[in-house]
Amino acid sequence: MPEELAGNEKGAKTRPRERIVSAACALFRENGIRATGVEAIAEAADTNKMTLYRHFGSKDELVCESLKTISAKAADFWAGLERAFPDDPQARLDRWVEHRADQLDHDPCGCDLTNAAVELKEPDHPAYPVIERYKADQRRRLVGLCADAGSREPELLADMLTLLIEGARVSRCSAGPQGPSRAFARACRAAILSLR
Amino acid sequence: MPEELAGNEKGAKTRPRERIVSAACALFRENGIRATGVEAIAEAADTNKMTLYRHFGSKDELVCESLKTISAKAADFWAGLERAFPDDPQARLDRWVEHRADQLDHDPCGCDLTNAAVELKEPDHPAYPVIERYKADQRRRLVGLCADAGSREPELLADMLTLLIEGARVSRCSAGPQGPSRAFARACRAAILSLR
DNA sequence: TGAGTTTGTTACCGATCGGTCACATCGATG
DNA sequence: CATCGATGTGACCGATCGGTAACAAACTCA
Repeated sequence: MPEELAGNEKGAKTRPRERIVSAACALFRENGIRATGVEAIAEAADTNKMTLYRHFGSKDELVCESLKTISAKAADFWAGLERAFPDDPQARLDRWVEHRADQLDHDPCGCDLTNAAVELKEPDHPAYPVIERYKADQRRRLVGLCADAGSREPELLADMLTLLIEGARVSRCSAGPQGPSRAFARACRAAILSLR
Repeated sequence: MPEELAGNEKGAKTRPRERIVSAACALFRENGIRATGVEAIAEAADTNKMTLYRHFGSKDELVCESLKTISAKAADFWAGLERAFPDDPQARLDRWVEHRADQLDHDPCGCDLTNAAVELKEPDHPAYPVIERYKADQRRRLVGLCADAGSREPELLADMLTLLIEGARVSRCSAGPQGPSRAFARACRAAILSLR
């Protein structure tokens, strides 16, 4: 009977690969990508560097995989939104604002994809396509939602909301939780009203 | 006659300390803080590591000094704004938007202070007070400008404009120049109108 | 000119980084 | 039981990092 996996942090019931990705996501978010060593990731995943490199050819590859995993979770949110208010796009838009405001309160680190783009300045880093695809996807979905909600300028409204949430999340990092990010929800409501 | 400083990159007419700070600003902006080594900074400043460490006790100290220098330049912008339209706060606010939009077009890297806050996750890093002071100062000045321009809710408008510019600059990094950042100026005008 | 300060040069330190090696161990499946 | 693929272990590599020691050269200013 395997007693060594009784109550360890990462729950050794999953396979190493999944544990590595989830540990990488957490450490990248908390400490940044460059500041997180592969050794620390392996250790947090309750495995070792060799196993990490058997699954991922390089740290950059693991970075990409982590960002893809996070992207996938965002897709889940949109699916849940559609399921919660199948025929009320207005409510979906309100819920989007509410969810983003909650996220702002509970996650002090901002958007992992955005942070990765800020931190990884090499223009040919393999993470960039992942980031750009994610941002384009979020934009496309939000434009669709704004259109469904009956906005008179869905693209502009979606971009305004995007700028507000991106600004709020990053401003929370630089100006603190009492800074301009507190105006996020009110700003969204004003934007939605002005482009109804 | 000192012929060796004919046309070298950094213009060796200034003192090493100033050259080091300006080289550090440039390299931090282009490659990020953690990705920039002190050796590279010294070389770009046309000097050496030893001289760098005679002026700055550590890399972190140099980071702080660089961020302070950049903060000072922002103060110059506000002074120039006041000087250009001494008795027309409306025009000053319009000019603020215009200047920020220009900045968005010409500087692909976003705000150095914001980027530093995103990259430096250690909560006790000496750069944080510098960043927070800068952000608080910008906010205070913008609230004042919005109030002078006659907004009915100057704090809210200032925060909205802050979220829009922070979002636009960071979104330019992650979603590219064709992304939501293109809506920045229109979003600002809409915000200003809705809180006139 | 001379003294004192500021720079330049070079080599070096310990630590850490991403990444690889050979080899032992485990777990499932036949 | 035997086999084989997946995993664990620990040592190791070259490169780079932030930071320092020691000494030579240059500049400043009386």
